[in-house]
Amino acid sequence: MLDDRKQDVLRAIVQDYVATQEPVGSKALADRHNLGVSPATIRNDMAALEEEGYITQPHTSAGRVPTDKGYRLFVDRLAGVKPLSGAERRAIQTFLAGAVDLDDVVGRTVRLLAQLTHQVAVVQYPSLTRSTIRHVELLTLAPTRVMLVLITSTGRVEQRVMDTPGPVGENLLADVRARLNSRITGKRFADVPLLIQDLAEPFTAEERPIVAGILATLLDTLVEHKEEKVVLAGTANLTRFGMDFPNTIRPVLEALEEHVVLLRLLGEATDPGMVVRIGHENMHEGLAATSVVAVGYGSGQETLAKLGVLGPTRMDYPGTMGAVRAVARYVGQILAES
Amino acid sequence: MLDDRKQDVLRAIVQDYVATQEPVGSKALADRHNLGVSPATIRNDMAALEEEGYITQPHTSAGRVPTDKGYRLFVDRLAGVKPLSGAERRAIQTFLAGAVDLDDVVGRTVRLLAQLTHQVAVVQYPSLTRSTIRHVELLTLAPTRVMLVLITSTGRVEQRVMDTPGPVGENLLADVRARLNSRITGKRFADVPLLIQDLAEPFTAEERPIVAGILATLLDTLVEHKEEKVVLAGTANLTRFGMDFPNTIRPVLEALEEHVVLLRLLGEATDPGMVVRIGHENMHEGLAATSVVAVGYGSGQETLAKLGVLGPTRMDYPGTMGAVRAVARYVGQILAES
DNA sequence: ACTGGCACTCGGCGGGACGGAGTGCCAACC
DNA sequence: GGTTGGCACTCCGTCCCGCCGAGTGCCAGT
Repeated sequence: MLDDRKQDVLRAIVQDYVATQEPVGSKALADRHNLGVSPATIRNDMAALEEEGYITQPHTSAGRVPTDKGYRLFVDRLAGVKPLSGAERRAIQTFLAGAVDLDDVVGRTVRLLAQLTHQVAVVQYPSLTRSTIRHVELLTLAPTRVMLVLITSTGRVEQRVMDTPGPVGENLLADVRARLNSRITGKRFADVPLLIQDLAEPFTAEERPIVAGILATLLDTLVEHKEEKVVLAGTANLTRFGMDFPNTIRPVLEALEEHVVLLRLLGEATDPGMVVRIGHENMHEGLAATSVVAVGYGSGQETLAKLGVLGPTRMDYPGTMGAVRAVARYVGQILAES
Repeated sequence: MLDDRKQDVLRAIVQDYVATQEPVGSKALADRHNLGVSPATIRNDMAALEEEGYITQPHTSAGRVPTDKGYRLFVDRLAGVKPLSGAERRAIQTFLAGAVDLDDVVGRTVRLLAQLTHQVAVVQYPSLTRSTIRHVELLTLAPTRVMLVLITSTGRVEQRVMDTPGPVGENLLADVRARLNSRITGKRFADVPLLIQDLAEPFTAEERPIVAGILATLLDTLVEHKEEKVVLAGTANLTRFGMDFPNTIRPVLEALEEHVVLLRLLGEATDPGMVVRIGHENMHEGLAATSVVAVGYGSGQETLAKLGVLGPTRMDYPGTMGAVRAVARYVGQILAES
């Protein structure tokens, strides 16, 4: 294991490297942090740390740079989460409170997060699957064309247009609407299929295929949007750091275009547990030099969705984690209120 | 003015420069294009073209590069729009036809455009202001909380939650809903304020403030979303070209984050008229090296919104314009059908 | 009006020298 | 045994220089 001083040295290396973006040497360490020992001693410790795989040198006779393993230890044991200042918290709260609808909440959140962390922010829309149905609306656009609008407890609205096998009267539609709402309002998505399976039965032979079509579309909508929506902001921040451009930035931008990849990045984060995935831990070739800090958010006890940021492995972890956690909390509050 | 051969030379310069990304010299021109004259003659023409400001040399004794003015002439007079192949057209059509709702149409369109042009694609959502109202729905979430859902003729759905000054009965809500729909369904946004201004009058003294609140929220929604929504795709394509990275890409990414800027870029494009804005014509500092090709699209005669692409000034204008125009047409068709 | 020839200019590239930062090791010290 | 100062060594980044080639402008000739 690493004794206390070696851990101090590693911590100092990470901090300095994050601050300067340059390999850090023994002399600079001894100067900037008062570790109470000479550069020579630090050199010995650094050799040990390198032996264990926590740091590495870009080339012989250069300073040391943390490895993914080094950052991992730093995050897990050597640093905490840096809480935001009171002023920052208040700013977040008032900024988010100004939102008018769900789109606005999500949009503000992602921009806020990007600005706070100076990195790329990712926010997933509140999940449909875990939420409940608030209302179903049906309306005719044309004699054989019906629009279905689904409103969820998280404020999300889904729409779908369908063609019916025959003309639909207003009375029939009103009947279906009433039955549908009394059956499934307030129910969870997962329970809907069971609840409506016999809903077409009371109708006449001509009406039944129409009703069945409507039900099928409803079920379709529920399933379809399991694949979740995500939004991004702050891609310009990718250019902030001294990334060696074409090779580093390109694959990251490509990955960000793929919503599937983004969702996997947000990954297993849950409400209280923040996830930090460093470099290769992302299991994605183009993201070997980037880290992801993600956390779930929700209104109340449940995790509705996730949000996070993505930046170079050489990021300010404590600060970033603090910002991500704080934003997640306030979004949760806002959602709970609306 | 420029005689015919000088125009040919300019055209050849633009084509070669776009293809190779390198300054083009007189000898290369004489070789690749059979202009029927010697390099020396071409040199004279080039000197004249430079004199007039159509081309420039990065430094003495290098080849020539088109200026913004040169591209402008090229686009206006020297090149047409390159139509897509039949296979490409069919691919576009089937890809777009698979969309299930408006979000999906827009999402597919923007990805398609990015892929076709290998550039950054921008698509604006169909405008609210020019469309008509298809339906207004009201529903209670809590005794003093009402949700308003607005469905437009372009398939867009807007939602808004409001608190009412007092409890709202279902009967009252149904009454308001019915009156509202009979008054404004099928009407244009711009006409709504006039149409509903006296709608609260028939109600009792207790009801009136509630109804007034609902109407106010409705008007608010109409106004609020004048600022239009846009979506992006293909930012990774920015890295394709030999842009000198940090300085070129950074401001572009920053501009793309600002929806206001994006909307201004799409600018004055209308349905039949395609707009090409080259370099400085964008009137935006960071976009001095980028061009925008934009066009309006719509279902039928009216322009509902705009779409376009953004890329380096050294882009393949005929090809890009062809792709943009084709995609705009097919999106218009799809929207007209749904 | 066009062409061939020629001198000139300038950027890009490779090679070599130099300085500096940082290391590893060793002998001395507490 | 852990810590320290000293020292030789390594290697990168940078600067400088000279060369080469591409391309130009000009001029005299057709």
